[in-house]
Amino acid sequence: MLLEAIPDAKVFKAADFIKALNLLEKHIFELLVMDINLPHGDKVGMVEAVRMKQPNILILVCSSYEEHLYALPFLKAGANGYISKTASSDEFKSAVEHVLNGKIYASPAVLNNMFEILFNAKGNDNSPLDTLSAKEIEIAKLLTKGFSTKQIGKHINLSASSVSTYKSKIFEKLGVNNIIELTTYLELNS
Amino acid sequence: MLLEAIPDAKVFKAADFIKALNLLEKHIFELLVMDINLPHGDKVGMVEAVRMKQPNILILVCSSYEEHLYALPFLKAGANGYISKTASSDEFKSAVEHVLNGKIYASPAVLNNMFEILFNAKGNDNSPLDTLSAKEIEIAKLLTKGFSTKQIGKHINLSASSVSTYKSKIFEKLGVNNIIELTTYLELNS
DNA sequence: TGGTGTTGTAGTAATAATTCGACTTTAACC
DNA sequence: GGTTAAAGTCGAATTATTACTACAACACCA
Repeated sequence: MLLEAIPDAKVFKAADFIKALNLLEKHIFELLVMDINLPHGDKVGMVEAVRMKQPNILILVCSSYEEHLYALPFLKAGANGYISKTASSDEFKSAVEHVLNGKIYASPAVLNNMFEILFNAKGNDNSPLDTLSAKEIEIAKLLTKGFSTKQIGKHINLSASSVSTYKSKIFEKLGVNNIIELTTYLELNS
Repeated sequence: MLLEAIPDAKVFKAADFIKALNLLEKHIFELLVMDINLPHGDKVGMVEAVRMKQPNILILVCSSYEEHLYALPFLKAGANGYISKTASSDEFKSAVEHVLNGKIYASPAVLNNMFEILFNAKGNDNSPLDTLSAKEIEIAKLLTKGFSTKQIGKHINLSASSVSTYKSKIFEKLGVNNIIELTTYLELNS
């Protein structure tokens, strides 16, 4: 509705990613506002796929995922902006303007974080995944498969308490709060 | 490799769903073997998308998800077969043969289950989701967002123990064993 | 060569989650 | 209207998980 209110704007809608791709084949667009909880299509890959079809399109990702966790992978994948679904109309308008003016839009926190990561990259290790030890990664993977602390302990011969310690470390390092977030995080940062 | 061993077979590979779709635009294929853990593209939607491009293609879904939980959605979406990634070469060959001969391939357990569901459908309710009460669905959704039993209890004014009871009921009804499976299940059976 | 940080490991106490049984309410069906 | 099944609720007992602490092993580096 906000977009349609813009004079001379032609707005198209697609109910899922496949339909969006079909539209992208037929018309050249200036801006794509994309909901990453769409039924079809995977998250970061969608940005790349769209870029492949239309290299110059502006992409504003709109998502209900927690920003501080998930904005970065999208921006890195080539999105021009990332806005939370819970944002106000004003924020949305501002995001659209930014993007249309060739700027990257994201919340200050996210931009800061991005800045830090880009400049902190002392050559290589910029992914928080790299900061996980081998064992932490192993346990993280088992966690995302749905195994319980106890099961993992049995599996790799550790006390449940040790597994739990690893788990907290992993959560802390990646900044996630529960297994769902961990799973999404690992999916996005494959 | 198994497919390439077939005389006269022309085998194409795609590293992700987008690339697969591109190939499907350029050539007509007899059989598509598709890995549903591909980086791009969502699960059940991929089957539908492929069918849209090539209505007569035979689709064999290959996945590491637990069969009894996840085969059905794919078959319902129009796949011609579902095989586990852990299957033996012989099983795989058999699956391919079945599918090429116009038969549906799935493990006996899955077929049975499918049979039951089709004939048990006393008119309408064939989705296990329908067997969840409104409150169970509400709690299931909150669970897939990563909320803890306690948090949910607070949120909807129930004792943690009641929430936990709902949780077990949900798990039991859907046949899942942990939150990860619940999430995947709900994703697939949107 | 000693300080400092990271990883790997658990025990213990506190907290959270599950199971189970009991009970009430609602719905459904001869 | 009585009977039964399902849904909804919780408390108490049990079990699982976490938070906190501690400590050994190793690496790094100054």
